[in-house]
Amino acid sequence: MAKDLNTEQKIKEAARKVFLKKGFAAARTRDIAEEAGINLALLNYYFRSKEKLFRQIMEESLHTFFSSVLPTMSDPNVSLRDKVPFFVNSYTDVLISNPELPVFILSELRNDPDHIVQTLQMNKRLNLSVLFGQIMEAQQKGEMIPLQPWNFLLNLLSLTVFPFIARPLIQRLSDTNDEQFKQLVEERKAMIKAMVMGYVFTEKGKG
Amino acid sequence: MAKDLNTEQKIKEAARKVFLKKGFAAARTRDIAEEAGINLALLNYYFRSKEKLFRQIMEESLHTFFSSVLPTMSDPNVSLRDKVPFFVNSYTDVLISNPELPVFILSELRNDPDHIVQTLQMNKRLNLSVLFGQIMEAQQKGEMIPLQPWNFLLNLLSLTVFPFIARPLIQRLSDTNDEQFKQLVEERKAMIKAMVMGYVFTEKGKG
DNA sequence: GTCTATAAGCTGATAGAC
DNA sequence: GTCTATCAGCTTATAGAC
Repeated sequence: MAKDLNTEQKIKEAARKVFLKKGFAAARTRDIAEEAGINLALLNYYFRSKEKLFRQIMEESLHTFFSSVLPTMSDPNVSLRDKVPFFVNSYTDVLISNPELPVFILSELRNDPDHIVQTLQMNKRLNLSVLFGQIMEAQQKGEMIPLQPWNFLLNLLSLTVFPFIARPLIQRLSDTNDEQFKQLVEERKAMIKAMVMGYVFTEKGKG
Repeated sequence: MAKDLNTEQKIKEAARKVFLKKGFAAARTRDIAEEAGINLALLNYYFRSKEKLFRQIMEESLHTFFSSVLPTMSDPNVSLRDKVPFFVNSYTDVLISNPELPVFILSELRNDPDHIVQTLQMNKRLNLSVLFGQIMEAQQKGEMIPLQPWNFLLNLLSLTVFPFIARPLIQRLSDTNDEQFKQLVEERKAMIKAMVMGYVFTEKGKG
């Protein structure tokens, strides 16, 4: 810390670090103040309360987590077959850079789902109707096997995100370091694309 | 509450409910006592401290989460091709009955990974060497494509567990009820088996 | 804007009566 | 074993000096 950031930025950066590591309930404002190298009173001066500070961090985290891929996924001019590799490559890279994001978001989702869902929906980028429309269209043309559109999206999300959620378990049980974990998820990129596309697209859809 | 359980059992059942819903840090011993219909002092009388009570709940949760499938997965007499459908069917059913378990375990994994890993390793059922040995053997025989054994296991876990982690998000965004969510994951059973096996097994391996 | 000092309330845990 | 009453410590937030 103590870079050439103004006080507000220092507090926010410290808050992000502490909240992402511990979650809202276990994080203490004292930890954040200390991490930022400022006094506890300043935190309330700038952000009014712990909860208001937390919400700002959460909203920015959601933005990082979703806005890197959602615009393209919602673009009707990008074909379904092009969306799959784009999603897997982009998302894996975002998660390599922000490995704590999934657990942070998904565990706070349990405590205050409404805040997260509302933030997502205000962020207009979330428009699943285009993607789901493409899926149903491909199914009508016989290019894709019948399955619920949500299950298509869930397959992509599951295979890409889950390893980052289980990361502490994986690394300890397999006794591997961060570099080896990165290799593991890099290997997954090609695998996920092949698995998802190989399963859902019919011969006609592949041609 | 207030069934014909003894006091210790009542406290444990209440603790499980509160801890799984809120996590360790956000749960208050007062909540647990109230939920159990007993006085706060009794909680300490039976379990000494909040943390000791929590650890018991976590250890039992890990047992539920893992011991339903691990013995079979570690059984050398069950073939790899039989393990896949067994895993997907059993695990999905366990999760339908205990939908809060994955978020609980995976979010506490962030706070105290050592406790969880140690508990798992003491629980002798966790023996991945058999499964990984079968994978490498199948690869040598040309029945399975080359991939890191962990990625095979991760595919199964991801596709099966992740929907339960993202459940609050899925149900709100798709505006569906619990029954419809159950239908979604039931549809996934056959899909996951087909996807995982279709991808990893070669023609030789399928025959 | 930034600090020190402190208020106000909550939380885990215990003492002691029954 | 179970209760009421209470303590000691911590946590968020604010008052007020500089």
